[in-house]
Amino acid sequence: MRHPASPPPATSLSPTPDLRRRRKDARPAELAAAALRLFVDKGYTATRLDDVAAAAGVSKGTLYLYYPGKEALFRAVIEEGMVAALSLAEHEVAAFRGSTADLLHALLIGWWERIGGTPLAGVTKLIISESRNFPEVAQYYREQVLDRGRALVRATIARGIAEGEFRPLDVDAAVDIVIAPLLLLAVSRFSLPLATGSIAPEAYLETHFELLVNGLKRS
Amino acid sequence: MRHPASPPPATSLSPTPDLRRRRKDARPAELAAAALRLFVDKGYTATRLDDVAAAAGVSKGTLYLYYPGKEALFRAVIEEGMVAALSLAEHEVAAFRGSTADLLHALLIGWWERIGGTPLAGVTKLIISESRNFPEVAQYYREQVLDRGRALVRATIARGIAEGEFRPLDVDAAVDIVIAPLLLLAVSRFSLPLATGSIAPEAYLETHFELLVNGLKRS
DNA sequence: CTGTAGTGACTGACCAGTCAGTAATATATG
DNA sequence: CATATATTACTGACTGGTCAGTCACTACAG
Repeated sequence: MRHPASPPPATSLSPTPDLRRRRKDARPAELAAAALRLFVDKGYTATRLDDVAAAAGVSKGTLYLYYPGKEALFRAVIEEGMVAALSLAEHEVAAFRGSTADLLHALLIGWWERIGGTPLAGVTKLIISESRNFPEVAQYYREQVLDRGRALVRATIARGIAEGEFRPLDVDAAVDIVIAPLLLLAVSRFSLPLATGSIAPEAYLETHFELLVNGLKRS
Repeated sequence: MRHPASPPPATSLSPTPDLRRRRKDARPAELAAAALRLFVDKGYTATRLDDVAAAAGVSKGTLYLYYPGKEALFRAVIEEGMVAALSLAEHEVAAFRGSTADLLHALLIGWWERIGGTPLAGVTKLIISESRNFPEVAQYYREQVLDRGRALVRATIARGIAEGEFRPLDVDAAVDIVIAPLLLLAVSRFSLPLATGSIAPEAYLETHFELLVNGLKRS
């Protein structure tokens, strides 16, 4: 066959008005988005580049015009989006005026709105699954996402202790206790049976917050 | 080559005295243990059965004498060990006399000793990574491990509330908040960069416990 | 010499990566 | 403006390597 179907007809519904062909600038992001979905769903090794290309509406050859190989596509998927969300949160924390409990609450909600509730949450599962196979990517993620996120929570807890709102405790361990339910929530969205089977994410986060401030504050 | 090295000589150090050949009864467990290690480390799809067999000290043909295929090996890896640990915990909880806080503490420590600190913890990462590709296995794990573990924690929290030791709250959400740091700790052992980079698991669990009881108890 | 545990070369399917070719757009020419 | 030519985005058949699963065989045990 020459054409899959027909050259000009009904361009279906797509984000941009779309000319169906020749869209050099939009391709990389479309391919990365398709790859994220498939990598998270099936795993890196089990995902075929033919499927990624098809999901982005192009052929495999086109994929290789924009990415030199499968691993480069993986890197692009990880190194995208998350960092921007982090920078925003860092500014918000620095500018925040109010109780530390309110700041902690804002952090949890902000995480859900900008990461946990978006396709970006899938990156968490991807890193868990593949970090051993891609040590350099894992290190990048650790430095640029995890460490910065942890520093944010750490600063928040330290602020609460300094102002006498929270009682003194092992801050480093506490940071991970704060973060753990978030990561679990992110992962469970892409791994059916893990936790919060039926509970609404918002209620789950509220309970987490409530337990935290009660556990953190001076008695 | 006929033999990897030599037939009778120094059988290295292995659990059983070992006769090197003809050990029909020990093979399945050895193969499953080797498979767990490799599946957790590299992922299911990226693990070659040749490597699993070699790690268990046999050839690939032998693997097929004991398991009908790769997926059956995966099932065996998941459906083994975890359930026994759960039954034990269920009996301990039923027989426990003492404060609910102490019971919660015993649950956390018991989990670490029987699951979190053992190779069994890798099953958690495996389920996270592969549940989408094996829905039936995921459902088995959910019913036989997750739901029963969650019921255990749920009963503990309910006990605390009934006896006036804990304040009333959303029990279902609280259960997942209790479990989340455990799962994260298990996963981080096999996914380098996730959390508790340097913190000792015991200290981490103690902080978790301390935060929990402070957050749970009546103020 | 019979049964059973174990072997490893083989095969067929699958897939990452390639490349010669096709078709859409841009530019040059009469 | 029509037509030729150059450029660029895109395609999909093909290849080479990999690996799950098979099976004819070996060797040990009783």
